[in-house]
Amino acid sequence: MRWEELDREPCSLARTLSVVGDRWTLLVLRECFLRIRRFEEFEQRLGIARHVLADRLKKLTEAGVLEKIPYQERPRREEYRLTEKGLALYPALLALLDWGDKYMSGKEGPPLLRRHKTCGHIVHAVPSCSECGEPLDARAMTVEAGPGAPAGFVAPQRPSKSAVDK
Amino acid sequence: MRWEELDREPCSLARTLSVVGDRWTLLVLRECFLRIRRFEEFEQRLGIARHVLADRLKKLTEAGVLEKIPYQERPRREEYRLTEKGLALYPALLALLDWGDKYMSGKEGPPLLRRHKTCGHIVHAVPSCSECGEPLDARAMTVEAGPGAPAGFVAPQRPSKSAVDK
DNA sequence: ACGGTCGGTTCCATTTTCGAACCCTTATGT
DNA sequence: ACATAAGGGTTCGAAAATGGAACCGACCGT
Repeated sequence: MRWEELDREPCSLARTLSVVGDRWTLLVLRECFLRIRRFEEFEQRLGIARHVLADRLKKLTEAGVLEKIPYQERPRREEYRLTEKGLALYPALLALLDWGDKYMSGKEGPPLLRRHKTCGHIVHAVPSCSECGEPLDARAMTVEAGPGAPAGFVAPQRPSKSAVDK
Repeated sequence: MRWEELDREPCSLARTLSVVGDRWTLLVLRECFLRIRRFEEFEQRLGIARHVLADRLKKLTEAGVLEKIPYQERPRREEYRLTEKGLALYPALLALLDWGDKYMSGKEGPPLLRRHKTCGHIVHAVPSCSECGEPLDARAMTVEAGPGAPAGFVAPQRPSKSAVDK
């Protein structure tokens, strides 16, 4: 499989990875969620090679995850901001973050904690059903072909035990 | 930043990416969630170079995400299975999947849909607060230093508007 | 005119990745 | 006994991605 073909695979995970499935890209997006917007800031905070950064920002912009907004003319300067499409990656970042907190923190615990303003507790995210609100896990779902399924596409072999997309 | 140092960064996202932040790794994990367990199966389904697959399986095993379980002796054959740590990546995969369904499907819609057995609806995952159950979004959380924060570590500059970890 | 800032691009050396071929162990067929 | 096959890799050279550093161009302040 070539990486340029990844966005045409009939798999939403593969298509997502064609945009963010790169070593640097998710770290760039982390900075975006921390309100970092300018080339130099990204460079300094990440220690990324400049042309790699330029390439990632361009690709994220082309993908519609970021947009270039001018913040001054003469000299023209632009900054990169998350679009709605980019902001929608927040649940994914949060899920990765929570996993790291739980499994990759040393014995001393996670470096940062998030406190929910509404309830006041230190919290993590639980995936819940968009319709009934119950917590979701793989075994509680079945998979079926969607409208974008290729002709003759069959759902994965053991749908009763897994709900991860192909 | 070197990639070998990523797992020692004081950032749970970076630490997570040190394990799964690789082009192939998440696709390998997708197959794992589809109950694919054997070297040849991964190879055929993914079209990945054999030594890259061997490397990823080894790293995932060393990271404790997969474990090698013998399924026959003489000749000894082993398969790769998700550990509890690996299964815990399900919410992250699901979040990426939902994003792809929403933003990367063409006009024809997502290739596969997931139906919740409990409520019968086609669903997607919503991140909810582990304590109060309310849907979570970035603005509803504040960030504070955790027990694993380095000495002198300060929470990101604009905690009131973002809750993504550093 | 000189130096500095921001946002890049260019060049080259080093790493990774790809694709194909090869290897080892244990079966199985004839 | 010998060839062949399956599973799970390793080895090789070529191609692509990355890292580091230098350079560029528009503009600013002094």
